[in-house]
Parts: sequence; structure tokens; C-alpha cells
Amino acid sequence: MIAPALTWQDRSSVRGEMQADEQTRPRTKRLPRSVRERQILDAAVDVFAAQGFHPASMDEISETAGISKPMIYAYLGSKEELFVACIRREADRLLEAIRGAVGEDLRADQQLWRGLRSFFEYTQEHRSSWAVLHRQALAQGEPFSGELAEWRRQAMELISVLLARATAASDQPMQPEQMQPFAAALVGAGESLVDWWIENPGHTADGMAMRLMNLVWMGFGDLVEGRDWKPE
Amino acid sequence: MIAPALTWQDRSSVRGEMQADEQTRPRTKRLPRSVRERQILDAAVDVFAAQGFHPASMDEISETAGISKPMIYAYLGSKEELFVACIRREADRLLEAIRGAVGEDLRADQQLWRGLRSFFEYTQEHRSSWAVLHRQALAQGEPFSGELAEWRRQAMELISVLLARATAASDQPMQPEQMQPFAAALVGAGESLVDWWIENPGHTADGMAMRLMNLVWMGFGDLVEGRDWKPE
DNA sequence: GAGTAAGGCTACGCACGAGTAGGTTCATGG
DNA sequence: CCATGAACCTACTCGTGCGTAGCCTTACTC
Repeated sequence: MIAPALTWQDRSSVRGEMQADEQTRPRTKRLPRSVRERQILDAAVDVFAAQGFHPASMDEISETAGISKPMIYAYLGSKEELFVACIRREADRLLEAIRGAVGEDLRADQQLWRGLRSFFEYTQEHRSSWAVLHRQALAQGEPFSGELAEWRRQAMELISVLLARATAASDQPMQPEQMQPFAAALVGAGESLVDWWIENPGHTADGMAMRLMNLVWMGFGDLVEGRDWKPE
Repeated sequence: MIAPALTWQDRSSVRGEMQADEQTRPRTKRLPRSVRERQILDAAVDVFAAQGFHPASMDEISETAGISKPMIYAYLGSKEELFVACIRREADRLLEAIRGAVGEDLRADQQLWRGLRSFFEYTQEHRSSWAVLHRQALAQGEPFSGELAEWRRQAMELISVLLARATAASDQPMQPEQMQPFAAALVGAGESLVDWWIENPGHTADGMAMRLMNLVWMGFGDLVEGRDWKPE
């Protein structure tokens, strides 16, 4: 049995006594459309992240955003369209953060290191964003998982190219396509490590990136024998 | 506008003309409770896997199972309890398959190899089972993600011990707790590779396990220079 | 200072789906 | 051959939540 979830009304009646732990934006008036759209998306990401797509109600989103429901429909369309908009925005942000950190002209292991680090930093600072992307988008069926697939495609593209470039100098250079499953594994390892991190806080983003770097760059075979990878 | 959904009566009347492309189990009668419970769980896993927890309807599950809704409530309780029962059963099955494959008295890399291989074999043969476990349980909130957390805990326990044992002979032996993040990363890498595999079929379970084994045991550092891991 | 459009709202219709009330049929043991 | 209960059903109730109809109100333009 689930403990009966507090409705918004329940909580707000409590709030008089407790402190306001929720982010119900106070109603401001007559703001330009672009600002409202941002506020709505912010609220939607939070609510979708906390509840999941289906359980999340447009009423709660509108309340959190501090605006009435019809405005959401006017500006961003149906619940589905709103959710897709959330996924797109958050995916772009995360990808941009990583791309920026990776840079262009560094040694492959350095690029990987920076990419991983920025990934952990980003997920640390944007929990809701990550939850919507990683969990919710995946779990909902076709219209949405497609959006996520596009993000993964781009992330894997970035990594595949990076890895392939790393093998360029060797006697068996690889094509980016051959590196795809490795990129997939790396993305998954990162995602999963974030989950572990959430349940085991007290580690820095650098530390997390380092662990993953060691795993994928050195491998257990080396780690077991005490050889590890260090930045710089 | 959504096309008005067919009611149960509508569909069953149609089925005479079209072919039954759905797995609607034909109604058999007077079966013992234990058999019905299995049928219901089977149906529930399929429907939850395809639709997700919230969108899945008890009506559809009952139809797929070939039994009426009140029986589900009588035997397995509410929708939530049914979902939890699904997660538990599938988690146990997968874990048991892996535990059996890993065995007890082998070299660590061989144990890992066998565990990975059985994991990929299992997910290949039980898609729905995997979808419920990996995707749906994660995405739904607290009561369910807790169930999944328990599975991950056990999987990570298994791996951590295995990895720690691998370092026993080295000059820097590790405790299982220290290996936890690596185990988490490995689990995630495996999960993600399964997703990649589904979208890129035409690989054997052995091949997939080999890729992951190479990644985590050898690491890119070795792979880049042409050193790879082989079974046996 | 009238007209128009953009920002904003309350209050509802309507469909869908969890869960149940209340019944029927069949098998077994006394 | 009657009774008890297990297996099984149809047909509801009732809450919840998406999406909208219809209506204000402020700001800017001509």
C-alpha cells in the first residue's frame, strides 16, 4: 500500500505551520510569452521528474508554474507536447555542456576525462533535468523514447568519434561505427553511476569521473594489478 | 482527438472476422488458483512492459490473461500489489539465472564472463521481463523503485565480491565496498548495452558479453593498442 | 478614447479506469 | 442430495484529470 499522497490542497494547508518547502511560484501578472514559457517548462520538468509523465497532472504543473492551465495549452500545447518540449530542452542543455567541455584539440583520454567530469557536474546540479531525461523519457512509450534515442544517438556519436580517433595512431585503427557498442556501454555506465551517486553522496564530481575513467580506460585487468589512470 | 477505444465487447465481436493478433488467452474454465496466478502475472508483465505502469489498465491485463478483473483483485490485490509481484518475480528469476551461471570456483574473469553471458542470454529471451524491471520499475516512484533497488543491491553485491576476490592476490587487495561504484557502472553498462542491442540486432549474446568483458576488463587503454581479452 | 490583441482567468464536460457489489456455476464432503 | 465454498462472471460507482468554452482586463495603436 502506498501512503496516500498529499494533494496540493493538503500540503498548502499544512504550509501555514511548516515552512514553504515547495516551489509554488507566486502569481505574477502580465509577463511576456517567452518568460512564461520558460517558467512553465521549469515547473513541468520538476513535476515530471518527481512524479513521472502519467501521474503528473497539468493542474499541478500549472500551479507550480504560477499560472493557469489554459495558458499552458495556449503556449505549449497538450501534455504530450509539453513533455516532449521538456525532454528536448534538457537534452540540448546537457549535450551542450558536455560538448563544450570536451573541446576539440586534446588527447583522447583528456577529452574523455573532461566530458565525463562535465557530465557528472551537470547531473549533480540538475537533478530534475536528469530524472526527466534518463528515467521518465525512457519509461514512457514510443513518442518519447524516440526523443531520448536521439539524445543517446548524439552522445554516442560524440563518444564513438572520440574513441575512434584514439585508435588512429595504432596499427589497428577503428571506425566510429565499431565503437558504438562501447559508447553505449559507457553512456550506460555513466547513467548508472549517477544513480549510485545519488544514493551514496559525499563524493565529488571529479571523484566520480575518475572512477569511471579508470574503469573504462584501464579496465579491471589493470586495476586489479594496481595500475590506475590519473588526470593531467 | 483520440479514436474512441474499443470496449471489450467490441473487440471480441471483431475478433471473429480479423485474426487474433493479440495474445488474448482463450478463456479456459475452473483452473486452480496457483495456475491462474501464474497466468495473471505473465499477462501483467507483458502489459506493464509494453505500456508502463500507469497507462496499463487492469482491464487489458485481465483480457490478456483470459480472466475477469475481479479475479485479479481476489488473487493478487490492487494494481500496485500486482506490479510489485511482477517486479519481485522477474528480479528473482534474472538474479537466479546469473548466480547459477557464475558458479563458485572459477577464476574471477571467468566468473565475470559467465555472468555477463547469462545476463545477455536472459534479457534476449525475456524482453518483457527486462522492460518491466529495468525501465518501468525505475521510472515509477518510491514504492517500486525500492523493489528495484533491492535487485540492484543484490546484483552489485554479487559483482563487488567477485571483483574484490580478483584483487585478493595483488599487493593492494580491495574490500567489496570499495568496488561498489565499479559494480554499479558495470550493471549500468550492461543495461545500456542491452538497449543498444535491441536497436542493433544481429549480434549473439556471446558477442555482446565479449564486448562488455573487453571494455571492463581490458579498458580502452589496452584496446586502443590492440590487446584484447578472450574467453577460455 | 475606441479598437484590437495579447495576457489571463474560472468553471466545466467528458472519458477513462480502479475497484466492488452481488450474483451464478461447479465440485467436493458429509 | 444438500451445503459449503471456491472459481468465476457482469455490470456497475465514483474519483480523477485532460482539455476547453467563454469571459475578463490591461496595454498599445491610430
